[in-house]
Amino acid sequence: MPELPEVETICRGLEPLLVGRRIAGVITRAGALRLPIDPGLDRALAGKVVQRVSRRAKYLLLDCGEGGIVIHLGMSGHLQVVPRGLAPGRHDHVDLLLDDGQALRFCDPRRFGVLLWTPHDPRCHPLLAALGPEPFDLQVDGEYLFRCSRGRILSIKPFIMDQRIVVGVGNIYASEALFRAGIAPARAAGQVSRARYQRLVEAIREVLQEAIAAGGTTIRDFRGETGRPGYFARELKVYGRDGQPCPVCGRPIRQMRLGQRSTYFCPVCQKG
DNA sequence: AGAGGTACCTGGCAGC
DNA sequence: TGCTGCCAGGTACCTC
Repeated sequence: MPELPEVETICRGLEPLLVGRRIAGVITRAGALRLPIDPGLDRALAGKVVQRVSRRAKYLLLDCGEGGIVIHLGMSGHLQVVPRGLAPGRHDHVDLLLDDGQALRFCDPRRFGVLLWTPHDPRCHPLLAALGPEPFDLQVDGEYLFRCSRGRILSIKPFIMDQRIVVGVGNIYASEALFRAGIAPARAAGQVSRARYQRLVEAIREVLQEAIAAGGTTIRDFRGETGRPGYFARELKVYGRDGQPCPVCGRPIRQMRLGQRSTYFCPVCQKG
């Protein structure tokens, strides 16, 4: 489900609800998500105070001073703050009980998500070690992507979705950014010019920023920390619009598969 | 090393 | 109605 803007939306929403809250206990209802849930989670977390809520790539990090929690929402994960006693649904796998009568509830129907305790700074967790820079980092510019891509025959769409190159760009925003930059998604990454990479970096930042401002994209089930949907879906120019007219030239948007992922593009506007 | 495929898991929907 | 097959916002691991 979530790409960078959705995780950022949840991060900003959770921050005021969690910072300063003491964790009174943990209820675990599933043994494993994508990775096993530590059976000692309750012991590790009880009494800890959430000091900081932050995001790195598509990971949400709860820093508790001595240790912290690393969360990834996978494809279908939700985090909501609910009243402690609210009856859990079938896929509500973990509740972090808070000292104010609420609970942070992790729901993930497909169980591709991750929720881990680490006794160290969550930013130093091995899961985060190989991640590339954030798309808003100054080091990510046209020159950077141009250099990373030399010699690569991989299509540019999976290339910019590679979290080792740059983080946060998932399947929706990859199609959208390539459309805005006028680059055909199947183009070999190594054959795209420096100038087009510059446009692409600008397009990635633009689309991510606009999506954050809209509270993320709800296609089928994304919800923020209060259950509110994101409103960026109406701004999508190509994603999910197979057969509909291109908003620029009017010719039909086409769909193809790249790296087993649905990809949407305008064959007229996207060339280089 | 890089590219491409598969696996993880459940739910929703189209088509028969 | 009920079955089958395909699709879904992600990532890790396998093989070639």
